Amino acid sequence: MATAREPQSSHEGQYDPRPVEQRWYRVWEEAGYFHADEESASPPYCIVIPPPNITGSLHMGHALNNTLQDILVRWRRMQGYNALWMPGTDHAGIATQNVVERQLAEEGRTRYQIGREAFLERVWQWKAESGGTIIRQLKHLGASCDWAREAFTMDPPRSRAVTEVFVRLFEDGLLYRAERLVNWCPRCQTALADIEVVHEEQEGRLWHIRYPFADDQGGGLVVATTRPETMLGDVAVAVHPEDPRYRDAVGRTVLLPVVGRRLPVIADRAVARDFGTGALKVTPGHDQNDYEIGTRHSLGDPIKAFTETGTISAGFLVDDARRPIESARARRYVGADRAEARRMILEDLRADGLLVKEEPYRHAVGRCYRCQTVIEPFLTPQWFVRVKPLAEPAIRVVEEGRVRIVPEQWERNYFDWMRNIRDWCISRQIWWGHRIPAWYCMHCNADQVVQTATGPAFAAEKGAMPAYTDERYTILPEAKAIVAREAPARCPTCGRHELVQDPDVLDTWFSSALWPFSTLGWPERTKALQVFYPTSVLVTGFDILFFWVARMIMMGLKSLGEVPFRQVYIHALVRDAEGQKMSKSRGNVIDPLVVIDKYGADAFRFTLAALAAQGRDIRLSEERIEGYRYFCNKLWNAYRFLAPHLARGAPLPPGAPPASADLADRWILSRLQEVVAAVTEALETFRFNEAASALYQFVWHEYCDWYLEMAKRRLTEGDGPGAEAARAVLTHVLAEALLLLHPIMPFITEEIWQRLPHEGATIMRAPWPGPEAARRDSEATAALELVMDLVRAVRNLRSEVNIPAAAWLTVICRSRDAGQEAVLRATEGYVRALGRIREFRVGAAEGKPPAAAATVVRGMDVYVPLTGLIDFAAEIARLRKEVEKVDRELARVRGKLENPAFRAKAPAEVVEKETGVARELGEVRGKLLEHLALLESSRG
RNA sequence: AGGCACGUAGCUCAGGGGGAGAGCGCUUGCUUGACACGCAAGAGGUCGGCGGUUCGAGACCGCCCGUGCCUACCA
Repeated sequence: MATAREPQSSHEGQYDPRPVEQRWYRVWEEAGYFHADEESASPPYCIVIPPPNITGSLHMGHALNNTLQDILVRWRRMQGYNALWMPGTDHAGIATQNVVERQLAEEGRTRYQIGREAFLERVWQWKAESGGTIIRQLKHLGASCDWAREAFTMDPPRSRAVTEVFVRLFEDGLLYRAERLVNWCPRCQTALADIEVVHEEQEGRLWHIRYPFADDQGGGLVVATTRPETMLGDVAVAVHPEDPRYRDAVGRTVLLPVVGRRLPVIADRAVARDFGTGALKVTPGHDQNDYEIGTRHSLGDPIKAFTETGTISAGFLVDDARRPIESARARRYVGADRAEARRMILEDLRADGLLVKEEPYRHAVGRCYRCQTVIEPFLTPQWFVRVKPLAEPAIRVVEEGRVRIVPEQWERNYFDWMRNIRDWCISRQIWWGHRIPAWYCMHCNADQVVQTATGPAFAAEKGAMPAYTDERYTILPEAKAIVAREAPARCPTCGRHELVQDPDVLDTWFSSALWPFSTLGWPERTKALQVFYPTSVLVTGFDILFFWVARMIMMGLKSLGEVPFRQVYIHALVRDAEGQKMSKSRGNVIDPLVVIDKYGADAFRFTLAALAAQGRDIRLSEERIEGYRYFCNKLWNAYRFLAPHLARGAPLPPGAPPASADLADRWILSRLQEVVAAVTEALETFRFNEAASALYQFVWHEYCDWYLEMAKRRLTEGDGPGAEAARAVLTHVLAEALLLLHPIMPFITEEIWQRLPHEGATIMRAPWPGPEAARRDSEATAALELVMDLVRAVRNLRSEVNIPAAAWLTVICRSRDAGQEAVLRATEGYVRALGRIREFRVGAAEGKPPAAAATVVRGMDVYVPLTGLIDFAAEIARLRKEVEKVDRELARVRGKLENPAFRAKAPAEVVEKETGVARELGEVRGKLLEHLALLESSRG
């Protein structure tokens, strides 16, 4: 063995996470430790993963979300639960379709050119090649999912669940198909649900446009609009019935500028008198509010001014009776896109002198959450879920606590949304997704199912926008649907075979809503479903509380009559160090994979856990992660210190620690019990940050800083019983700390645990420590607090009075407390080693030596005589500062005690405690003043 | 417009009515028998403001100021 230390170029003292993490994940996976067996007799615990999109790659949100789930699952598994973390991915209809469409675009083709079947084949092919990326990335994070069960929203069992739920909802009258104004994305060319529209304030303009009276071209009404291009679809002008300005206008007729259509002036309470001019142009085909006004006043069929791609349609060239009209000037707009049409119309209005005013105006604009295109309210036939009957029981289960949302404040958001919920548009005009299980008989719906060759033309002629056009047929709004689990062979009404399936697919969130039970095999009555449903916890971000959580609760209750999960833990959003949301366009993303590579998954996970305080967003910075990498290193080095001692003496049994009489041993074992209880409770209440910081504090600042330093002395003494006990306790406490740390830092804990004496094949399946109340030891705790206070006081004197760090001191304690004296005699070795003390005297008879620095520790005078080394001025200054500090404290406590109300009303133990504090402070103050006087006189 | 959260050390944040805390940063001193990714000591705070409840408020209540987020059909 070399005596000199090697130069440290090899970083032997530094922990390298990379090889460790790769090795252990492989071992765990191959050994099947992630697997949950439904035949197990242990109590079940189940979390279903919020399925990431197959188009996605791991971002910080996923990293946080999955780290928290893994912490919970690993912890419960160690507690002996039959813990299942059910993994899978989401087909992400629009997002995935966009990806493949972009690929096609690079080849200069569109999906229409290759056709539906070929397109879907391309998507499946893409999925096979690229859809597993995020799953591989989750493994780098350490996710202990039961991969053998991995599900996909479009695989056959999940598709079957989708069909089953659709058919049941239809049979129960909770589904309908109707023509409604929906949110339409002209780029994706599909309808979107309300929550898929992102509202964003932006700088726009408010244009005031004069609509002249038909019989008095000099007058007219001035309307205000942010979207002049929609005027092509106007069918009326509305004013408030009690608006004196317009009393005489109601019932008259105005002319739509440029187009010339005659518009009635109507009165409706929905008009806000104080907005704009108080006159509202009514465009039922392109505005939800106007649609309702149109219905109330029987204004006839809405006029559709746009096509599904967002260009101007020829459909607006009609008069008030919807008869075609011709206008060369207005005809120019046809085919222009929305922005271009706006420019042209404004120009024409200006030329006609009808543009009265133009002012800047800030307003919210809805955009597609997938592609940011401005959403168009658009009239098309769609499938809807009648949500109210589903929402009511879903509200009730949260009210009754059958589903608990943590933190509770989110329940309010949940209730607000659920109580104001509107029907859910579930059909999407895309190809990638679950095809709607509805068929139409071409004979019974002769005028509603239209061959494509004549489809669009026919639709235009009917004045209706087609629901959707693929290469073969178009289904108009009045068509009668046959909804079935399997494609029907014949029409139940007429018996003929010419049936076509609805071309639409379902909203991706429809299948996501079934996820907690579709993944467990529903509608089959599987063992897994029986054992694991309802699942235990759902862990997710608040951004999909409505998209997903609420819908799972509704669908779980509807389909199984039971809630999908008992708890929902809502965690924060991850932001950058400046508090900005991470986004590619801002360029502030921190890539979790880069972080894992650089600092290790353990350090990263610990960081996320430590920052995951409830109700607040996480600001993540690399410095923070680096700090927790140091913690891994600390842990590693604690093991390295211990390693050579493990081989000495008798082999250490794993499990229970030895009974030791040593106060330091008793103290750390007692503290360990407190930490076990604290960490367990923190995890039970989803306070991940508290679990993390309790462990950090304990491992670093108690185990390493104090206990390990104290044990060093005993270990180096040789192989006596003291060394033996120290070895056992050091090992035991480290092993237990590893168990507690394992859910947060799975890799390094496994690595070290394997090197310690242990039972079992993996820390993953080792039992979670139970708190042993019997090991709580207040006597040892009080003793060690005295030791640490004394050592700290000596170190402080050394530093403040400028005593060289290397000097060995004499320390004299005058204590009139026999118990205190006994403790210090019993722990003298620790005090001397940690305080760097050569001569240590303690007793009631000890006196103050000449020329000494002095302080007070727990009522005990502490002197450090060092003739010639004391800096008198520094010591006097220090003592004065200390007296001031005590005075401040004393003033506070006495203020309290002198208040008769406090003595009368505060609990007795509080009064007693404060009285004790005041007495102690008074004594300390007296002693300090005494020291001060002596020093000042001796300096002289 | 309404709702919700958040203002605590230079920075990022814990704090659950009874002596203001952590990490990082900063200052000073240390090649201390694992760790300089370390050890030790320290400086630094009218807990956003005002009022209220209470014997006692950083915490509970109200108002105000500031910041962020969500919801909404005022064109």
